[in-house]
Amino acid sequence: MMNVLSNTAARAQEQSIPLCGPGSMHDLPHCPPGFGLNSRLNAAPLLSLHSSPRAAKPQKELSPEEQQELRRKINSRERKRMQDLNIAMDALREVMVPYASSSSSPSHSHAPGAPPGRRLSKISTLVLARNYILLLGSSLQEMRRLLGEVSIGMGVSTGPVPRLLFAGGWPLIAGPRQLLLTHESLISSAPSSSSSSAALSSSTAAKCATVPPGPMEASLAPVHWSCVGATGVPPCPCGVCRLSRFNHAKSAPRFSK
DNA sequence: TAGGCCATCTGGTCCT
DNA sequence: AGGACCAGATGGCCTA
Repeated sequence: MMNVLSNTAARAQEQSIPLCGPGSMHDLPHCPPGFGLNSRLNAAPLLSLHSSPRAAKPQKELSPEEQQELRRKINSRERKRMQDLNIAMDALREVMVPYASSSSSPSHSHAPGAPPGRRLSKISTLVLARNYILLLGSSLQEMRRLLGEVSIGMGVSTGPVPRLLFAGGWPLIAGPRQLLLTHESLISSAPSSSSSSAALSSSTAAKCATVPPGPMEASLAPVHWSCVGATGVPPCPCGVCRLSRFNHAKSAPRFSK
């Protein structure tokens, strides 16, 4: 854990320092505009690809110094935004670290099989977090179902009697580490819903960016949680996230700040 | 050396 | 108008 976090911090600090070079252009006073390749090579294809109805903002009112200053300001904002995003990612990663550091297979770096001390990649963190959420959801659903059965069996009218919860004997999810269990052991210990099975395939899900789902994954039913997508919408075929399509077609409406 | 992951820059678009 | 967000491009670092 500390290892991972310190690595993260060290690397973040190391890479957050803007260097004068191809990776950072106008940001530093000693880096003249157009020093790197990005400012010229990137602009041309973008301008040709995105023929937006909006005309490009006229910049001829700005002097070169003002343009440079504006660029620095925008770059700084963007850097700050990405750093904040990384802080949030680290916080999420910290929750998922038990999963990352106790797996036995050291083969794949961005899969749960990452060796101890090596941090989860962003994509792995997100995939694992999603799977964990799905697993929790399925556990909750199963818990409710069993509570209903217990209530009926005892002749108790359905009411708010979550005694099992207070007894501390609920054998469901203890934490992300439980995702380490084998598929078989999870099938026997966790709810038997299809969504939980989907959530358990984190090993392949983490790899799904490059590897198409295997036969077992393909047989899994789509997740039925309303938070995942509109009902009736087929899951994303990309194999990476299996989210509903609408998430890809256009980003969801932004939350108000 | 190839591939994965990442930070950064950049221009466009959307939102307040 | 300014800021936030997004996605493409690029280059560096690291590992198998």
